[in-house]
Amino acid sequence: MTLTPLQQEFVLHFGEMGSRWGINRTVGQIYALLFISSEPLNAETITDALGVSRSNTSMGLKELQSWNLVRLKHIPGDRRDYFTTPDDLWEIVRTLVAERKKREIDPTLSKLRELELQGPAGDDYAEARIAELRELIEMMTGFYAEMERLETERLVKLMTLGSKIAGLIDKTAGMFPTLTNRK
Amino acid sequence: MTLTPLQQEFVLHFGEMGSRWGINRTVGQIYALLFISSEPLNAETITDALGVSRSNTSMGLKELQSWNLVRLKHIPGDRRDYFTTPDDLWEIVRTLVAERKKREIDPTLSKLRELELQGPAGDDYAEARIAELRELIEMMTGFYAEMERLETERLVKLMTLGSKIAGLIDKTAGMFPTLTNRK
DNA sequence: CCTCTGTTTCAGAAATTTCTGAAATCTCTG
DNA sequence: CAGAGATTTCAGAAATTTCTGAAACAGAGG
Repeated sequence: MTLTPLQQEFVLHFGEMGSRWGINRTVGQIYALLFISSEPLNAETITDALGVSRSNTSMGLKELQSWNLVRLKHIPGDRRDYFTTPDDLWEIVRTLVAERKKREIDPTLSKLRELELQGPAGDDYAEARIAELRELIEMMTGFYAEMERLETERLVKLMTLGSKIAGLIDKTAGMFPTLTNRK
Repeated sequence: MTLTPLQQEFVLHFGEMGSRWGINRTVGQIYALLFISSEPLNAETITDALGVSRSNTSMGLKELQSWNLVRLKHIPGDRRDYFTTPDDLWEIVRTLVAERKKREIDPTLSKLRELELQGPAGDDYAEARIAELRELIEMMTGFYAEMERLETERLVKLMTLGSKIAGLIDKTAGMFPTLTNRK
């Protein structure tokens, strides 16, 4: 398969960005290719479109599957696996955020709790900072859990509210008086 | 300087997580150490607390400065540089998010716009997907810009609203009728 | 304009990550 | 259950990133 110049440039960009996103070049390229391809692709096609080794493609696809970022399709009469990305971009974003949270936040939250459980270590400052950090992460993951439950419709609405958000928050002052003076 | 077991474990954890966060082990450790130290530290102290080379510390501090994650302090009569992290965790989070956006999102947004400017490439599907992705990123960065402007007080309030958020969003339906039927 | 204290740079060493080709494994199908 | 097609595994090669020690640099006093 030969890529159009547009596809080519898109794929190469994702490859380059890969390292900043915590994935490697090949994984970034495979994902980009699947993302802009209207039809599902099999490993062989990906391999020759990207000019990498067959085994590298295999590992990349495995990695993407572990991230839940690709869907597996089958074509009747063909026993090869075909891969695509979800049509719905919001679904992709949700997956991405969920996986990053799992890999980048959760282990640290566990560690902080573990450290607190070990009890007073005679280092008040460090202990206080760790507790503060844990609380902040808990607040953020709690908010995230809330967002995750919202259907896309409402999420989009929230995101497009713009400068009305500040006022909206204030409106809740009467509803939840105990929150008003939160430090 | 010798670390307490608590400090030690915290620092090592941040070192290990570093690679997942897109920084290297030493940078993670330096940051962790500054974070849990009540007093500003100089490069020499950091070097021997972590057991790395002086030059490695220098590069790590430079990296952290490029992320705006550390503050420089000076002690009268001492010409060495002393480093700390901001006391306010929210400030740290804001910086972190801003920098990650700058490194991980903005370049891609630029690239997508650039690709669109190159005009029709006769690949309708890819073009549509790229446009859709750009729109989504624009929506999210727009929302982010809004959040960034909120003072911490309101941000905390929003994050602690919990399940009331969904209802709150709906309440705006009357206020902005044109948004109601957004696709 | 030395010298002393502290910092940065840089070339190469060490470690880690990524990639490949070959072999092993898996799984339909006749 | 043999064989063909497809995928995965794996050990080593290649590439990249991180780290170090030595040298260069900076600037405040004397």
